[in-house]
Amino acid sequence: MRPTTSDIAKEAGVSLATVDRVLNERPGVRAPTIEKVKRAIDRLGYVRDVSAANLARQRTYRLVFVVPDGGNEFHTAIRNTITECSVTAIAERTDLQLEQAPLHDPHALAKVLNNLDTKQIDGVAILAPETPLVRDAIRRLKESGVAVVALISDLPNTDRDYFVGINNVAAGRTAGELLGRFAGKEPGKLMVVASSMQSHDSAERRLGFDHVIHNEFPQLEVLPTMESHDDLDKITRMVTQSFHHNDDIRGVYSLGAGSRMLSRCLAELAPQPRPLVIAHELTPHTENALKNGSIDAVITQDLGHIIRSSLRLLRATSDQMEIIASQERIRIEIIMKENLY
Amino acid sequence: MRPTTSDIAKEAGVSLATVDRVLNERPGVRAPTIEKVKRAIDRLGYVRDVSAANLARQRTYRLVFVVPDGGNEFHTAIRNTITECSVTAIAERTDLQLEQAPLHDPHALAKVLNNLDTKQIDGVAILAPETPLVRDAIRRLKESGVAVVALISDLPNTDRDYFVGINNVAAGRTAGELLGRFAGKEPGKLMVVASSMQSHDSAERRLGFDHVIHNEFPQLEVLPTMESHDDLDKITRMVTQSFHHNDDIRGVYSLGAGSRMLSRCLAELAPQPRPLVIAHELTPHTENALKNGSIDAVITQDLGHIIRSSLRLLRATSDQMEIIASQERIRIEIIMKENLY
DNA sequence: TGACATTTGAGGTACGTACCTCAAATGACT
DNA sequence: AGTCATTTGAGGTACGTACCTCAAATGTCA
Repeated sequence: MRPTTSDIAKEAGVSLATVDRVLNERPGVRAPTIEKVKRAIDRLGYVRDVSAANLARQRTYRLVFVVPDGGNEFHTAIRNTITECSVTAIAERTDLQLEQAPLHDPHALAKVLNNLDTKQIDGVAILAPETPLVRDAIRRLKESGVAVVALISDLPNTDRDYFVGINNVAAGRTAGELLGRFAGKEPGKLMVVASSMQSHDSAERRLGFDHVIHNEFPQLEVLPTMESHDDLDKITRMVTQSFHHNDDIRGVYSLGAGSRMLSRCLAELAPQPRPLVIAHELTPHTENALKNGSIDAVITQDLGHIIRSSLRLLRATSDQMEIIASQERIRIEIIMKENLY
Repeated sequence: MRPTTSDIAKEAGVSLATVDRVLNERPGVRAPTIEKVKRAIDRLGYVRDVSAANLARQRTYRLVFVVPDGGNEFHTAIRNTITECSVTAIAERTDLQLEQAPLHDPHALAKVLNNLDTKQIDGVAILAPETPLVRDAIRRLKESGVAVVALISDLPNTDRDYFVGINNVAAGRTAGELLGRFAGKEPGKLMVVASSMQSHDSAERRLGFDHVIHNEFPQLEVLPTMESHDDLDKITRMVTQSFHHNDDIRGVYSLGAGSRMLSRCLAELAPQPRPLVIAHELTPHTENALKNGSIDAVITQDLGHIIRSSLRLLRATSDQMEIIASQERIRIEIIMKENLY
């Protein structure tokens, strides 16, 4: 039988109330008494029964996820994952609220953040580009004691508590390494397409990608990033031009999440044999593209892990609990058609 | 506020005792009454508070992990992961017991399994090769109502409830795909090294590997598997011979987990430039080898996920609860030096 | 040593569920 | 209508922890 607080009280020769004060770091216990209790805890190997503790505490966490509305398949996938998680979150005394904001409208985004009632919530997870307005909104949240984490794309110059997502420089390096090794020894050019370079994640990926190609695969040349801004016409024009000016494009790196559009126009415009394609984020579309062989590899991150990690971090932060960092690390996953499922 | 059993009682117009009888499937409730309660549960969206339930039930799970003793770095890593998990498992009312058995001694292994007191335990997780003795031992466990899962290497012809690990055929295919693409167009041979082909995992990996190389990279020829049986002299002799007979070895696939020995003898025996190397399982050794460039890629599975998934499956099985299969899927991870961090 | 603040103890209630007992109500049957 | 089995209700205790109050004990300082 695992020891309870009463067992500790007996073992330490103090009362239950004192053990309770020590366990919950309440004031009014002298240092030597604290030591006595702690030694008893160690001796008996006591571990607090979280079930009972949560039950007694009657603690519920109210967390808000602010993510882009509409957008591409990836953003849809994020929203779906959050919705899925909110069911099981209930069992962990956590209420999830999903707020949507336009990705490229800083004012609307800031408005959503500023409309959050800080007295009603314990934590916020944000997926958005970093702008001055967002920085201010996050400062307001933090000053009101709300925990804040950045999702997927970091907000390093804000007061956010944690970043939950992959190291995007390393992700770019991984893409570069794969593309470089797949391409072989012959020289050629690499096309890079992004939705927008304003987000930290895109910029960091490009950085890592360039670094690897430059150092390890000097026979390959990386062309300037083409920004689609989620506009099919624009991206079609740019890709057409690029193929026109460069007859030796060996590979395409899709930096962001909007690879459906890119796929569509590659299918029409790319010469045969088609260039190598590496994209980000496993979505129904990229999964399909892997299966039918129109994409060679996908660099991705497990959305379920990201959301669950965010929940743990937000809860822990608002309880001022310690974090086991190693458990919260999000892996950069490489998916090819062979290890898809 | 989430609804409680009393809320359901009010909503259904019955007493708390009746709701309780329905929830815990106790006899003595008429069908129409059961229906009334179930409808109320649906209307209010009631979810049983597992914390409170477990507390009241005073349920503790006693689970045993049977894994190989000694062995290679991978087996050490497994034991370490189990030990780590047992700390947090206590907080979830779960006692973990670690039993070690010699991997290649079916009798000793069966003895360990048969010595388990089925009245004292709720579930067993087993990592072992499938032999008739193991099959019998598992049957005994299942007949006594103990939940059983196979870890890492499946035991398909036994009464085990679940297999927790990756699809090893797909893992072999992934290795083949990577090695094939890295190797380029020129013809050559591929060396395959395993610790023993007796385990299902090794055999399945080889199957997937051969299939991909044969179909997609016909310019490459896969040599017969060399079985090391964890014997350094033996493997050294075989590798020496193989390099001697074949001057065009382009790549090496290390099927099993014992790649430290292989690395050591490749460093001495392999010609320059060294062949491509793909190994299984991320361990301190393979991690190091990735960093210093003596291995090109590692196919691995997250041991933490595997152990935690086993815990969930064993608990759920012994409670006869439903499983959310998608949450228990273990990914085939591809690790290169770039996404190692 | 007396006054006072600080520390400790004793005892209580609450959380949501499980599980128990006993009595009351209801239904089915003769 | 009376008997009896089945169903339902009422009320209780328990799990381990959190958090509260009030009194008693202990320490500190003048």
